[in-house]
Amino acid sequence: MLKLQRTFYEQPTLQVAQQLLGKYLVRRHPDGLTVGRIVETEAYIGTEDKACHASRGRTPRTEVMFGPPGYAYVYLIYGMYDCLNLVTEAADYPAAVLIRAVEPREGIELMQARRGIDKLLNLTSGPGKLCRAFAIDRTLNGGDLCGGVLYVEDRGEPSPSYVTQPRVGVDYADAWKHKPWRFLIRDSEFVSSP
DNA sequence: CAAGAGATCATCT
DNA sequence: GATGATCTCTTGA
Repeated sequence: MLKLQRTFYEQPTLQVAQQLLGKYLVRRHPDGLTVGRIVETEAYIGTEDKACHASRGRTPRTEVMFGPPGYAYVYLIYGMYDCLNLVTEAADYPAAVLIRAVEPREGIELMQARRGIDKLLNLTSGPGKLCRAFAIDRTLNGGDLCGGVLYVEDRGEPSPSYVTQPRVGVDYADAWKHKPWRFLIRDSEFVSSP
């Protein structure tokens, strides 16, 4: 039960994205604790990467990504869903890892109530779904991942075997859309569908 | 089961 | 004024 420290997030983003697999996302909230095993991530790296929000420069929204590692970047997509990213690499280098799916482990009833569904396989298998299940929204944007509200734990699980794929939903990103920067635990049933 | 549409709004042009 | 790092529901085979 070791909380990941800032030095973990300071590593190269692809390494962080891969090493987050099999770690545990923990959310402490007045309504209760929710925990999920991370099974799918995506890396967004630098101003060159056209799929990365930071490719359009330093703006109020992307400011967090340009900041120091170990903070949350939470943004609203399609006017209705929040997406959780963990900021990586040194300050002034914009990069982050999107948490795309987790396997529900603790606080499952709370997640089911927040999502309005029972089926475990559909509870947190997508970036928007898991944010809703974990009550993660933009009020957590810029929040410290080394604090007590939202963080990742290493529970001593050996590094799972994984596969890589092109990232989802970034067809507009020219050459970068082909980068195999999506990481999934091999054979996990809890990943997002495509 | 696959495909398509609609929901809905902060952000940047 | 256009556009998403998405999800759910409906339709039809």
